[in-house]
Amino acid sequence: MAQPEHQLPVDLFIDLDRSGPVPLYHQVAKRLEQAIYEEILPSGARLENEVALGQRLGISRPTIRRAIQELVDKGLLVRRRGVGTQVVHGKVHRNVDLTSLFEDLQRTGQKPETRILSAETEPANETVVEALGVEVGSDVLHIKRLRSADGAPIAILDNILPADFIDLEIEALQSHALYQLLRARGVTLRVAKQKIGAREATATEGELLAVRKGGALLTMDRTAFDSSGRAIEYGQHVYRPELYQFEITVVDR
Amino acid sequence: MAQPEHQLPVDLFIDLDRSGPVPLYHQVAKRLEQAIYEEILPSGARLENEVALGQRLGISRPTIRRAIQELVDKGLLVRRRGVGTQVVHGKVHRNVDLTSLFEDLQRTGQKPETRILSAETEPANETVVEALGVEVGSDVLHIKRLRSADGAPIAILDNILPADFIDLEIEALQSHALYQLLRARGVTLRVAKQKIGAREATATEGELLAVRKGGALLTMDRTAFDSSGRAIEYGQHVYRPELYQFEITVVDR
DNA sequence: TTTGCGCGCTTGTCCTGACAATAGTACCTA
DNA sequence: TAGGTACTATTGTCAGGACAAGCGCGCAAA
Repeated sequence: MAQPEHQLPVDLFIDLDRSGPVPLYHQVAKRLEQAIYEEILPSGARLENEVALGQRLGISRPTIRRAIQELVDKGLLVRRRGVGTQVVHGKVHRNVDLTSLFEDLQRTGQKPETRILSAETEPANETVVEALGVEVGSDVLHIKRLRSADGAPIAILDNILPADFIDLEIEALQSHALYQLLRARGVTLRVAKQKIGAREATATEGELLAVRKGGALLTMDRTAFDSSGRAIEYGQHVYRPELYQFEITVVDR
Repeated sequence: MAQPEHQLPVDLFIDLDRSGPVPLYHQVAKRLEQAIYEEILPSGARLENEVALGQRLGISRPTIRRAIQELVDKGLLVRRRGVGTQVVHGKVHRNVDLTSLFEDLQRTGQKPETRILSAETEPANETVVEALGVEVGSDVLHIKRLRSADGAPIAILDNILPADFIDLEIEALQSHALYQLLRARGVTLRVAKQKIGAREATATEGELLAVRKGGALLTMDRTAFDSSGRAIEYGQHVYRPELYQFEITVVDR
């Protein structure tokens, strides 16, 4: 019944770069992940124990543990005290993370296009004040975009940013993701809080997304924060459900 | 501009139980979380540095770090090297985790009710074979339930479990969550992979959920795995979007 | 045959210590 | 005044070690 232990070839770990900027534990995690995807470590396989693995690779146990933890958090591995660490059965799928729809589409080989519907500076309404934590009535940048891939409209993106971004180059949004522009300005998003739901399409939305009025739409509201904890972006997005879904891996700790 | 450092009262940490079964780092994390919710640590506040905090509490730095990490993963704190750790601005909300809808409703003070629509043993179809990793044509338990809260129907839950669960007490499902029953059998779910989408209601679904045919529904497909990585449950759920949404916090690491 | 006990294996927790990398600030200089 | 440089504070990474706790298996006893 118990799966046999899998001895990983040392080759997988030879060129670990101890001086470079990439942390050791992350290098190890990446190699393990690769081994899982290539089924060198097949579904259900048991890993060598942490101590042995560490010794064989010349790496301390905390570092090995942290590498393994990274994959546990991704839902690729499962640990049991007294037993060992095993590869989770079943297909893996990519997770919701802090990349945008734009980058999502790029990665899956589709060609994302963006049409800017409007971009205006306006006073913040109550919802925005609540979400971004800005002053009541202060100016915010309000951008509406239509995102398509391979010619088919996928989503309407409605984004609001605080006053210091009113000088954002709107034209650049046609070929770049909003998050890419923010990164270029030195802003890195670290935390996002999202609500995912559904509702029926309005007439305008139906027209833009080529869906009949009243058809089902997937919705996502998000507030994103930078590394100092400040709210940077509030977005209300609607997606055509046949063309986009959210994939999430949940891990109990 | 920089937020003042917040000196936490030591009282918050006095009765840490070093001998009990609850890990120290988790006790510390809980106390910190409490302090954030009670706004003893207000939005944007800067924490004491890790070394000092550790010394004051008589706890080593790795333990303090792990406690803080727990809250970073929850989206409550943000760290910056060279700067410090700060409380994230903006309201916090609960996360999608490995609890079920039933427990969700209970926690928010609603009274969940379950009507069993059907519960049958049947051969696995292709989708199920793919999701659960069982043999083609082998028997599986197929349960359909209607979940309501305070009298209003919220969701249709369609669940499939492998053959070893065919002796599950169906009646118990009327007053307990599926996950509770599984736990009682010694099965602990550790990882779940979910897809969240939307679609239009069928006539049957509309009738059950008091929605018009064609109305928008929120959908969630999930495969859950136990601590040995084996697939335990495959579920296809549909929710009335006005009554249920998914809340997710995403953290970049 | 079944139950219970003990033992070894493996992960979980916690500690100490050291050095690296980064951000912000104060200061010095052109 | 402006710009760069050095310093300090703080988190990030990594090592090594010790003991605790849970799980499974074999063996002995009932």
